[in-house]
Amino acid sequence: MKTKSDRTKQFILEKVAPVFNKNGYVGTSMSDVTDATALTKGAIYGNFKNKEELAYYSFYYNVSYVLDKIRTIIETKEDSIQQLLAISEFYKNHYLTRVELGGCPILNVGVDANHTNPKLSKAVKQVILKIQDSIFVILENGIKRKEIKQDVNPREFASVIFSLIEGGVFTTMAMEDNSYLQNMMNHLDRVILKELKN
Amino acid sequence: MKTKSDRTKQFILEKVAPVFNKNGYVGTSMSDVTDATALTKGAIYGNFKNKEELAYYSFYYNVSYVLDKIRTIIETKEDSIQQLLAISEFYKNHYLTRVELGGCPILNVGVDANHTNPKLSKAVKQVILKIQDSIFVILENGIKRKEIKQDVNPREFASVIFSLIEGGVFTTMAMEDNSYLQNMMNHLDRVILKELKN
DNA sequence: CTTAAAATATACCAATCGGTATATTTTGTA
DNA sequence: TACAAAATATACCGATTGGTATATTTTAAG
Repeated sequence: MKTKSDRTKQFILEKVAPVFNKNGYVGTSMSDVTDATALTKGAIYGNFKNKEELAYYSFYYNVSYVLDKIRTIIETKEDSIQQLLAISEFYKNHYLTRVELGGCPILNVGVDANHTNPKLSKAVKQVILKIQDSIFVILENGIKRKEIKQDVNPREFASVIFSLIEGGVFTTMAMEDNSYLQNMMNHLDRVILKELKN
Repeated sequence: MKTKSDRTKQFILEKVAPVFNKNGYVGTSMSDVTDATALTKGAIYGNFKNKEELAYYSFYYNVSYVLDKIRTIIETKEDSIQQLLAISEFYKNHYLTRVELGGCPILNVGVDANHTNPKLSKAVKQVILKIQDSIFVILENGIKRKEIKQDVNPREFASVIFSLIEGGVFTTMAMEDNSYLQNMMNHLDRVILKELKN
């Protein structure tokens, strides 16, 4: 059974995760947290050790939100090329739904925590590695099944695909203009069909 | 003649700009500023109106540092393809020299100021537009001179090239691993030679 | 060398920061 | 419904925040 505490923790994260994503770690005060939740410090500190732990769980909450969506979309496809195109397709329709949550948490925390918060930086690194590995597996399976060219370096391309997405997301968020991400995903489509597809 | 004030302003920016780049706007306190410069608040506030103005000039200081370098490199080339390859080449050797200054100021401030500081956000937007326009001009000239394929959309490709660089810089900074940027610039080289070059 | 102005240092401000100790309320169970 | 435990609210802490008023020092021109 889910305890009251568990439900409150979930509630707090749900309210606070977008705030951390938008304002960053130092940019979010505990007053922002109590405002966003309409709870008091007693409730917050009763459920989370400190601000850092709250930011840490917020990051994973935000990351999971996106990755879960992408994962379910990928699982509907069998062919590796179709899976890759589905990722691109997701990001093409992704911007409008993400913008209110403050953009990509990996990008935001990756920049925000760099040089300032080792614990969050480490968490970002782990997530990036995990995502690149997922793309790597797709590519490797595609090569095995001859859907993807045999001379493709899957590790290298996984890193390129990831950076390509983050680059597109960054420019589109910074410019508040979805077309940058669209252009980038169109480019990704060409890469998939011309450089990868067998 | 350069006044004392001008020299001090320059000195302050030189010391403070990397701090803002690493720690962000809210992450940098005026104590950090006085520490970095070994000056007192009196000197700082005598030369800059407030923290925001200081961050604003720091951003342009950081941006100019990079863009000046790239500009001089580009100016040594005549051919548009060679100019584009020179940009890629610059970023391949760029990481080690930039890492101590805190990475790309456009990326850092673009993420940091988004949702929090409209003035800085606007400055970032303007810089991004200016850079993309510079790339656009290179592409357009290349098309005119038949160095670049006639059916290339220069506006679209300028945005892709920019996002591609930022994506590579982001991943390499977040992972503290230069190979991500290398992979990305190798990818950019392929794009230039296969999709753009006539 | 003198001196007014420019530049810098010092001392201070109210507001806010993250965090805690304790009081109060709410919860689930017997 | 009684009651212990869990959860939340309240009141407070010292430290630090960005910023300012004023005192002191440094600068440059005569």
